[in-house]
Formats: sequence, structure tokens, C-alpha cells
Amino acid sequence: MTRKRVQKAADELGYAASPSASRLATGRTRTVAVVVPLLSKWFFAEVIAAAGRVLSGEGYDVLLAEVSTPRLRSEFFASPRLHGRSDGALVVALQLTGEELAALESQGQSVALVGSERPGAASVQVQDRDGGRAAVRHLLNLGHERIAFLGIREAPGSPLGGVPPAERLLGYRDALLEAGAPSDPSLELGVENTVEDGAAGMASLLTRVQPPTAVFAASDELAFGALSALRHAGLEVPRDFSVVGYDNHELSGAVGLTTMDHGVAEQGRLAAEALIGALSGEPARTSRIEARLVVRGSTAPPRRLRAGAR
Amino acid sequence: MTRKRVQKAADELGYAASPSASRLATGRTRTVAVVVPLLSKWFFAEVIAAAGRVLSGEGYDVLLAEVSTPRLRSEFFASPRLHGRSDGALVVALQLTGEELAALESQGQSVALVGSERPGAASVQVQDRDGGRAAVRHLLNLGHERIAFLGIREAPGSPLGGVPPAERLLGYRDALLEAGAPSDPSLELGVENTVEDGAAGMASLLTRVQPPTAVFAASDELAFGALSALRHAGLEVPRDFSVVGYDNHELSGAVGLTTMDHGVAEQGRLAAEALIGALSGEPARTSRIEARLVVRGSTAPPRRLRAGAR
DNA sequence: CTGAAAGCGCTTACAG
DNA sequence: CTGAAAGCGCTTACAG
Repeated sequence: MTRKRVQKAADELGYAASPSASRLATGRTRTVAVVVPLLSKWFFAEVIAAAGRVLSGEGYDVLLAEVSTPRLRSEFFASPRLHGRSDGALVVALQLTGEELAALESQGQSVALVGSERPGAASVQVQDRDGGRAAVRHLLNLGHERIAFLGIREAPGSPLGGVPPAERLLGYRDALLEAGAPSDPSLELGVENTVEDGAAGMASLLTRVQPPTAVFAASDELAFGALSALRHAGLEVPRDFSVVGYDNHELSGAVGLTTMDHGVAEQGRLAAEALIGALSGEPARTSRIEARLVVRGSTAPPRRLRAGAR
Repeated sequence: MTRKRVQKAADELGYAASPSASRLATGRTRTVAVVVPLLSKWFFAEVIAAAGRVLSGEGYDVLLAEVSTPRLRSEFFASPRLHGRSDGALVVALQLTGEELAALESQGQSVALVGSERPGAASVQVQDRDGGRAAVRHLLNLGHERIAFLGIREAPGSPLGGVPPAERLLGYRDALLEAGAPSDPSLELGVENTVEDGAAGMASLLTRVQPPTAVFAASDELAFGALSALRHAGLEVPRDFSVVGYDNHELSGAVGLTTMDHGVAEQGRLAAEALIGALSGEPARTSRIEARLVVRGSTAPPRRLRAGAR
């Protein structure tokens, strides 16, 4: 109460403590850096937005650090860029090496990771393998037998360093194995995580001598590309072909994409909370998120089955 | 050269000047705040990403400020939140009141605006009226006569405060007037800028006694919604209906949307440069960007004409 | 419990 | 031209 009134009086008088002075005196910045490989992708923006809300709710400033190329990445970790600027770093998607993590810690940063894991560091991760399995089971349950996997291969210029969604491929294989479905390496494809490459990848999968009747795409962006390629190939979804994505992208509803929701905003929130915990000296917290199937209009029984049913 | 070698030596020794100390001594933070109504929309993320690259290239830290509700907005401007934290603010889309601008300036901020204009402040704007006119002319040239406008109405909870894309509506009317096409207020609709509302708006436009054959949507998100509504209504685009969007959203290529490209990244870049200029005492710089038509697959002559042509 | 003083790590004006 | 000193505006340990 008193606190609030003082704050209000201060605001009215236009008084504000000098952050630089108090930072210098205390050695704490009450600032957190958010480190992402790319800002303009929906996933990262959504994580940052959610994390930022809890962070600023707790009185932290949030500093933006985009490391979009391997070059920027090595420069970022080689120089003490965060030293004295933030107390902690929330690192999204980048698979940190031991040295990179050590570099952050030597700059006095507490660290929270989203989408990767490191001994001793707080992190939040998605049960991607389970998610992949659930996606493919959905297709198997509909009666599909030839199911392709359209995965994310890292671009040469990507700073990610590690292939987080590799787990999604494992889940795909798990589901096939469980069902006793024959696994066919020619149906597994890895492309860059863009709509364009998703389309090209889908087009290529359609040229197999025995083409698939469904695809599990490791991201919604790839799935959007796949949908576009299928349309161009004259195939109608889901009548002629089924597609499952992964993300529950804000636009996946608009195109009626069946997908896996892995709680993107939730990832940001949990990571921010874990980081705040770490900043107050709490031992590293690890959270796991389960992905859940969202059925929309891009999946249906394969043509053969439905024809038979009539 | 020497400078570079000193930098390198410093990096190797792990030495880094204390930002707090130098900020306290100089009174300059070498930090810029980016103020956006929403982080997780593609447009804002893209503007921030582009601005952030030029800003950090010039050695500025970038601080994130999301003011996503009217409440947060008034709190943000009522308290000296940026005082001593940043030297300048890059304000995206928010239509600042005179007091809000004054509040920023009293906190020692240089200001650059994107998507709005204020006497004395640097800004970058899009020639939205021209852009709207060009979009509608494209439809008129194809032979459409009943062209609807699906515009952005501000949500009650929106912090934007002003309707920037109102210019797009004026451009729409200009084009109709030029062509001597009858203007019909029942074909002008304003909805919230979401895919869902775009779909609902399109559905509603289709119920007019004399329905349109084409729509100009004031954003690509609205256009995505429109495409989805048209599909649900059993209409095929562009055979039965034409759609033009506005943004050149990263996913508009995937759905084959004809749209207006207003150089979103360029807006961010120019604003950052204008802000850097303002920070070094240069007089307020104003840039204007022209939107340009990108023809994809969502527009074609109206059915009547094509049938007649055969 | 209150209040004056030292110190945080820089920058810069000034004395030598 | 070089180097010691004051000052930026806080926090905090300490003297009274």
C-alpha cells in the first residue's frame, strides 16, 4: 500500500531512480536477455512474447539478442556481450555447446533453455518423440499405411547447431514400428524449415514409385508448403491426401491443418519462470511439455478405404 | 586496426567495460527501446527484426516493450519507464497522442515512428492510400465491378489508438470513383484484424443481396480468413472470386495470395536509421514507402467475363 | 534508529 | 601530452 503510494507520488513528480546508478551500486541489472536464432518466425516471436510478459511482470527489462547466422553466433559467444547488461539469458532453440554455456556463465548469467537441455541449466522441453508418435498414430488409425515424414534439416547457414526436432522423426518411426507398418527410408525427407522447401519436399515425395497417402510434417510451415504442393499437383486434401503438421501455428486454423499443439506460449512462460527461479538462486528447474493432437480438416481415411466403404 | 586489435585482446582477456558505469558517467545508455502493440504478429516481429539488425550493427542494445492493452499503454506512458534505460524509442503502429510523445521526450528519448506521424518526430510511413488504390485498380482492370472492402476495425481492447489503415479504405474509394464504379456502403466492412474475423467478415459479405465478385482485404491476415471462408462457401479462388490482401506476409506465397507488398522489413530498417539520426541530433527525418502489387494466384477476371470469353 | 560517508567503475575536465 | 581527481546517482556498511 505505502509502497504503491510512494510509487504513485514518484510517478506524478516525474521522479525515477537512475537504473545505471543502482545497477552500478548493486551489481544487478534486473535485465534478462532473450537469445533467439530468428525473430521473425512465429514460433520465436510467440515464445518471446509469452516470456516477456512474465519477465516484465516481475520487473525485469528484456533485451533482445538475435543470432541469425553462425558468424553472429560465434561472435556473440566469443565476446562478453551480455556482461553487465543482463543477469540472465533465456536461450531459445539454440543447442549450446559446453563452451557456449560456460561463456554465458562466466559473464555472470543465469541461464534457461527452451528446446534443448544441458546438465545444470534450467530448461523446458517438449516431449517431441511422443508428439511425433501421436501424430503418426492418428494417421495410422485413419487407415493410412504409406506415411511420409517431412523433417527439418538444418540449413548450412543456420545457427541452431543441433537438430532439435530429430525426436519427431524417432516418434514417427516408433509409431510405424508399433503398427508393424513397413518402414521405408525413401519416405523420410529432410529439408529446410521454410514453406518453399516444404512444398518442394512434398512434390518430391509424390514422385516415389509407390507414393505415400499421408505425410507428417515436422513443422506447420513445412505442412503449409506441403498443402500448397498438393494443391498444385491437383490432389485434394484430405480426400486424396492427409497432412499432419507440428506447432499449432496461429494460421493453421485458417487452412484447416491438423497439427500437434506443443504449447508454444507455455514454453515461453515456463522458461521465464525457470529463469526467474535460477536468478534467485534456486536449483535448475526442468519442465516438460506434452504435445497434443489438434484434429482439423487436413486428415481423413485414405481414398482406397473410403471408396471401399461405399 | 589498432582499435580492432585492442578489442580482440580485450575479448581474449575476458575484459569488458561495465556498461552501468559508463552509462552513469556519460548519461547515455546506447540502448534503444522498441515499442510494439503485439510481438507475436508477423508484421511487428518483422519490423523489430529488421530494425534490431541495424540497431545492434551500430552498437545499440535493444530493449523490448510490448504494450498490448490500453491499460498497459496508459501505465507505460504514465510512469517514466524508459528514463535512464534507453536513449530513444522506436514506436511501431501506435498512434501516439501529444501527451504520450511529450512523455517520451521528457524521459530523454529520441523518437522514431513507424506507421504514424507527428510533427517534429522522425517517422516512416507507407503510402497506404496509393496502395489501396493500386490493389483495387488491379481488380477493376480484371473486370470486377462489385468489389468489397474488408477493413480493420480496432478491437475495444486494442492499444493502437487510431486506425492507421484507414488510408487503405480511402484508396479503395478513390479507385472506385476513378472508374466510375458505383460505390456501395454495404460492401465496406470493418472487423478485427484476425484470421477468424476475416473469415466471418467474408461470410457476411457473401450474404449481400447482390454479392461482390472480389474483395480487397486491408491485411493478409484478413485475406487468409477470407480465403478460408470462400472455400467453406464452396467458392473456388480465383475462378469464382478474387482476393487481394495487403502486407505480403511471409505465408502469402504459400496460399498464392495476390497482395500489396509494403516493404515491412524496409520500414524497420528506415525507422532504425531515422532513430539513429535523431539520436545524433539530426533533424527529424521522414521517409515514405510505396506499396507495390504482387500478383499471385488469387485474382482473375470475374466468372461472367470469362464465361463470355469462351 | 538515523545520517554521513565510502564505494561501485567508468568519463572527463583540469592541474601539472 | 600525461595522470590524478572529481563526479555521475545510487546502495550499504558503519559511526554516532
